[in-house]
Amino acid sequence: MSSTIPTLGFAILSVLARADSTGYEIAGRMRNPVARFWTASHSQIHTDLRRLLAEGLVGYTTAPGPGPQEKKIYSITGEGLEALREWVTEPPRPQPERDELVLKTYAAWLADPAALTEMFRTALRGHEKRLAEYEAAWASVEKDAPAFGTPRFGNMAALRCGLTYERHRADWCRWMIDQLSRSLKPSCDASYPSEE
Amino acid sequence: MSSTIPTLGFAILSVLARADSTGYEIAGRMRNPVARFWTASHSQIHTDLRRLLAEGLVGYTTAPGPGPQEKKIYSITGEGLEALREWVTEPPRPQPERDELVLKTYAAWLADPAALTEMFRTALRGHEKRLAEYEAAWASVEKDAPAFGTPRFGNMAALRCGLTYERHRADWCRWMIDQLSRSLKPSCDASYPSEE
DNA sequence: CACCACTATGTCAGTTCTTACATAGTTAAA
DNA sequence: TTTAACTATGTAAGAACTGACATAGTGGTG
Repeated sequence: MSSTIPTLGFAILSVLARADSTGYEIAGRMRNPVARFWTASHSQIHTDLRRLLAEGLVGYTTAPGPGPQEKKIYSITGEGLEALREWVTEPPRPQPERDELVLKTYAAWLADPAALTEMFRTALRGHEKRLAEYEAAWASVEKDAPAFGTPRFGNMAALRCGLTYERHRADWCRWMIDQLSRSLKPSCDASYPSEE
Repeated sequence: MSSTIPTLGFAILSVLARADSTGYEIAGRMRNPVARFWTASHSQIHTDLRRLLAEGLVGYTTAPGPGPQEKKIYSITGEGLEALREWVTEPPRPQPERDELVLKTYAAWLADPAALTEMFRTALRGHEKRLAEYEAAWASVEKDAPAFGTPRFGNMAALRCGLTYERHRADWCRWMIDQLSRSLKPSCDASYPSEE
């Protein structure tokens, strides 16, 4: 029964539940901002698609493709949909999440404050950019709130998480930059120009 | 020069920069709330310690241990500290982060709203619990703010991120639960008791 | 006294995932 | 016209990681 499908398998099923796709398209959809919380290389996706196929959770039809092989358009089966539905409500383990920036922060006391500030400014720019994108997307989704039971509900919910995540993250980066400037300023006040 | 040390290697060095430890202790320290952003099993840590040793980034002294083998107390070398310092300010790639709960959310439109609500309530409890822990720790760290250049600065900075992260996450879970109840209420008003 | 949790190191099999390579057609820009 | 980007599938080597097993002493609980 439970043949230990890896999480990536369910990510693939989640994409196929919305639209039939080739392996290549699945990889692309996973890279899009609303869904980039479980990305993978196309090679891994092809590997997992073969497994899902063997378990009867997906099927495919072929069409002439650009390369030497035929193009395979995958679709989720009834069994796949059932497996996905069951998985969705199983509580995930409270993800200890691997976060390289926080790891660097943990070791930040060892490093050069100026270089650190630069790094956090770079990170901040990234977060602000994504926040702006999410806010624009949010404004358009808010106009007519999608009903539960439609894929757009999933989009909205994931987008909401991304939005508040980027906001938290940007705030934290700003706090870090401020902390670093505080630890710098007192000792070398005059060496900085007065403007911001 | 750059022999492609995996991120876990730097996580280990970050721990050793604070205190000499056995492999077992490193695994334990990585599980602790202030540092649980790059956990690993002890077997992986032992493997990576051997590599770091081969590269001269750590050294060790032995002491009688409980098991058949001797206990090895690892410490970071000058070279290790230098490598760690360099790595800290290198910008990490904007982590696409794998987040199982958000992935489930993306597919949430397929599932049973009641079961989903239950899952988010469970997640919310976890976030609230950790938030309370972090807030208590924050109160004690705030009294005397650690200076840059001391390990406690790293603690404070990582804690600050954890704190605002849990807050954002708990808020989002509450928003989700509210959304789910909205989508449930209108269609089946009478089937629910009037109390909250 | 039995059992469990903790300290401590290590091996090994297997899974997951990344990176590079290989092939090949279309379309758009330089 | 060449070059690059995009579409599309696949293999294969190897890195990263997990989980189970193995060994063995100490200390606490029932």
